[in-house]
Amino acid sequence: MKSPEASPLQTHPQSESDPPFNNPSQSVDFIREIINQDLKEGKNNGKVITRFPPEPNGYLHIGHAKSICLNFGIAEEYNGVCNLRFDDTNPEKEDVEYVDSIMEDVKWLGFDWEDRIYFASDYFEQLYLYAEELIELGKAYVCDLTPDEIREYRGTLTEPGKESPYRSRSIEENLNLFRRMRAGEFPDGSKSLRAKIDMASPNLNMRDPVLYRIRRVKHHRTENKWCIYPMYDYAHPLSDAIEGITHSICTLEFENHRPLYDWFISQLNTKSIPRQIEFARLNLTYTVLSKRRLIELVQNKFVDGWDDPRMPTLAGLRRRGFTPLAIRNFCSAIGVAKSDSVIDIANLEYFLREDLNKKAVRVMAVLNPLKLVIDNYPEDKVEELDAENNPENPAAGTRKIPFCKTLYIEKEDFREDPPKGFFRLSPGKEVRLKHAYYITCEKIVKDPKTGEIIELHCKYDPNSRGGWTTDGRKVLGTLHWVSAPHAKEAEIRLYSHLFLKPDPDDVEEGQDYKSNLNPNSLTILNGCKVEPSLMQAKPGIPYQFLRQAYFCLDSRHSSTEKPVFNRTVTLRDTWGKIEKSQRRKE
RNA sequence: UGAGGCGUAGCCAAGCGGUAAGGCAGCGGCCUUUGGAGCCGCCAUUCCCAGGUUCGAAUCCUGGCGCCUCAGCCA
Repeated sequence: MKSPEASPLQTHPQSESDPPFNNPSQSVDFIREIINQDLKEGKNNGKVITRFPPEPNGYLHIGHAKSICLNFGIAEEYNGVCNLRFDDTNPEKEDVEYVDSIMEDVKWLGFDWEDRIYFASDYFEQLYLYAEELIELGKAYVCDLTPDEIREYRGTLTEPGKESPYRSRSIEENLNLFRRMRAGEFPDGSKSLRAKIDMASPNLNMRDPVLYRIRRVKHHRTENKWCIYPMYDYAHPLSDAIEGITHSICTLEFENHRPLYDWFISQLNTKSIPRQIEFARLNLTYTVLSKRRLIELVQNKFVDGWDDPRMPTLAGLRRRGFTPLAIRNFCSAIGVAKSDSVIDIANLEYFLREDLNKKAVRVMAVLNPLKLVIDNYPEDKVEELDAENNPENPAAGTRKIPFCKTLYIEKEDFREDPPKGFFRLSPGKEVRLKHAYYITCEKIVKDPKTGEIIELHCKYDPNSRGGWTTDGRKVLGTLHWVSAPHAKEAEIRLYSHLFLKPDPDDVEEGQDYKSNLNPNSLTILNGCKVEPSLMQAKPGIPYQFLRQAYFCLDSRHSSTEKPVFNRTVTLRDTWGKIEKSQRRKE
């Protein structure tokens, strides 16, 4: 445990209204450790300023959420701020559609950049001036080598590169050429501005990296103002410095770029000295999390858009019914470190269920209906029974549900020949209808042709109203049901993992991850019977369909006549597990 | 045979010379008008391997091994 003054977590306790910070261990990750040390040494005047720097070339996914939670979370804990900065230095791939979705997703997760929304493109002029400064320092030059030649000159991992023949141009010539590059005097790709560092460096990033390229491409913000665009390695550290970022947190693949990051900061006299820290990106089992692949899934119609509920994008997860708190709790629970890791997706599902359990209204819905008639129940009688909305939260109150002679129950809740341990309905067996009565099955009606069970006849015990008797009778099984004449029809969409294997890259020679796509990741059920209250469902409100799963109204396919529900995540299924292991034994 | 990282349970992850936290998964049990939730218990004599230093090593030293990243005018 660190001393109290070393831990801002303790000097700035979270208020009551803050979501629970799910880190019972109280251990501090290596990034916060570094920040604590910097603070102790009095760096940055005791300030902590971070940034979340997405490139607007795709939708945000759960991996970005880890970074967002880290950057905004750290800012909050240390009483600092976190900027939202779009890293839009490559107009060929970027689009406003993406900046809009990114803003929506960050907000949805519950983070606030206030007025600090920035674009690297806002710094193009300043960045250009810095480049001239570098030229004047003799630290950058205009190079006429083609991309192919640059690659050849760069050398390899084990052999040093060789210097460009243009490396020794005079400062005046470089300045002149660079200005003319900006003025549009040279064709695309014909020249580049390069840093003059060390062609023999063991770190390839230091072998005279390109700073500016010529590209006549319309930028989504600066439009046609520029025909030269800065490279990430150059723009990023300087953008950080311009914003006064103290800790520039990024993923591991940029570790090799840190010497270059520091080089720019030390060559140019920036007023602030940002520090880059790298952590391991998130990987999830049964999931693919690279922009290249996600965009491929969308463009080749393997899924129905960026917000397909099977996608790991924040838009997809939101539509699927995930809550921001579940994602945030997940992100803080998995930790931050430097070892490449793959998180079991069961973790995500755990934190989802944990949150949904507290929030979801319990309702009854029958996915695969089986008609059930209570023979000894009066023909035209309808009762209004009380049902609690959420046993985890009595304040959620109760509602009335209609009950009568004809009901639907779930097909899989009846077995003519029950296996051992099955305590749902079977011939002669008494079970409880949730919130209603005890019933006993007396007769099965089958389709004479197919043998399929199409109707059940039962008797009920009038003394068990509400699902209780006073005689201490033990009724183990409880079934959900819906009144047949009152039930509404709904479409229900069941989702499972998009990929068949924990590691989508686990493929046969010559195949790629797409061969592991799960052909059954979406199952559409029609003719589902739901209780009437569900006709008031709104997207974004979580429901628990009792004994089954959490669901939410689909924001795209629902209509007033026919609601469509997405299965967010199943309930834990202990019986399913038992049955599975029984089957294994046989 | 270059450089930079990383190796602690099935999956994450603490640990910072004093005798292996916590979470997920799994497995038992209790409880239950959701086979849900909740509760209780179990789950690393050992930290990639081999030597060394030390009264004492996951932690320090030496030497191996394994994995990841880098040869875009992408980020």
